[in-house]
Amino acid sequence: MNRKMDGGIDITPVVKPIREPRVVVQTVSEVDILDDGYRWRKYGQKVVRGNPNPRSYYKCTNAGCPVRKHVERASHDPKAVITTYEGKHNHDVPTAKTGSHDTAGPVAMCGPSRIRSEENDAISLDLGVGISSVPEHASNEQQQLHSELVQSRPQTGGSNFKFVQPTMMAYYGALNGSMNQYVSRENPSEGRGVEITPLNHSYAFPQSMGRILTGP
DNA sequence: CGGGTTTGACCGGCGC
DNA sequence: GCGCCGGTCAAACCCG
Repeated sequence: MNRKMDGGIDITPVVKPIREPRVVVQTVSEVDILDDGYRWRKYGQKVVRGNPNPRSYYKCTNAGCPVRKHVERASHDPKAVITTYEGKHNHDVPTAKTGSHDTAGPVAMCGPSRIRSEENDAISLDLGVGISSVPEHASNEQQQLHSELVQSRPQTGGSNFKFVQPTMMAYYGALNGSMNQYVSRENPSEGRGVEITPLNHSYAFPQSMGRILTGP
C-alpha cells in the first residue's frame, strides 16, 4: 500500500471510525482452527504478555472481506479458545464443507444464532454474514464496540452451537475493554524473557469459566 | 504450480 | 523522550 504521495507530502484523510463490530466467541475445543464455514489465512502469530500461548491472526481469504479473526487460547484453560471476529463478511459462504452438509453452514449461523434475544439487546449475533439485520447504522452513540460473548461447542458433527453466557459476558466485557485482570503482576526487572507466573489469580474468572465450560 | 503456513522485522500507539 | 506491547506486512518454505 502506498500511503505516500509523490512529493513526500502525505495526507491522512483516512477516516478511521473504527466502528467494526467486534465479536468475541469463547470456544471450547482442542484445536484452535475452528471451521466456521469461511476460509481463513493466517497472516501472523505473536505471543502477547499475560499469556504463554501465542495469539494467531487470521484474515478472510475472500476478496472484499475485511474480516479479521484473532484466535487466542486461554492461559488458564488449554481447551478454551477465544476467537475474536472483527468486521463482517461481504460475500457468501464458500461452502467449503464438502463432506459435511448443512449443519455448520451459513444457515446454522443465522438460525440458532438468534437464540438469546431475551433481554440483552445489547448483544446481537451478527457474527457471520451480514444477511440478517443489522443494517443500519452502527453509528449510534451508545454502541460503538459491541461485543458479545458466545460459547461454542464444536462437536465433531460440525455443528457450531453457540450459547450465550451472561455471566461470562460480564467478564469478557471488561476484558475487551481493558484487560485489567491479566495485567497485574509484572516484574519490570524481568520483563520479557520470563514466563508468566501462574498463580495467584484471585478473580473468579477461571473458576467460573471452567465450571461453565466443563459444566454441562 | 499454487496456496497456505511459518518466522522475523518493522511500524504505530500508549504509558511512564 | 524513551521503552514496551500489539499488530501487520513481507519473504521463504512446505504441502497438496
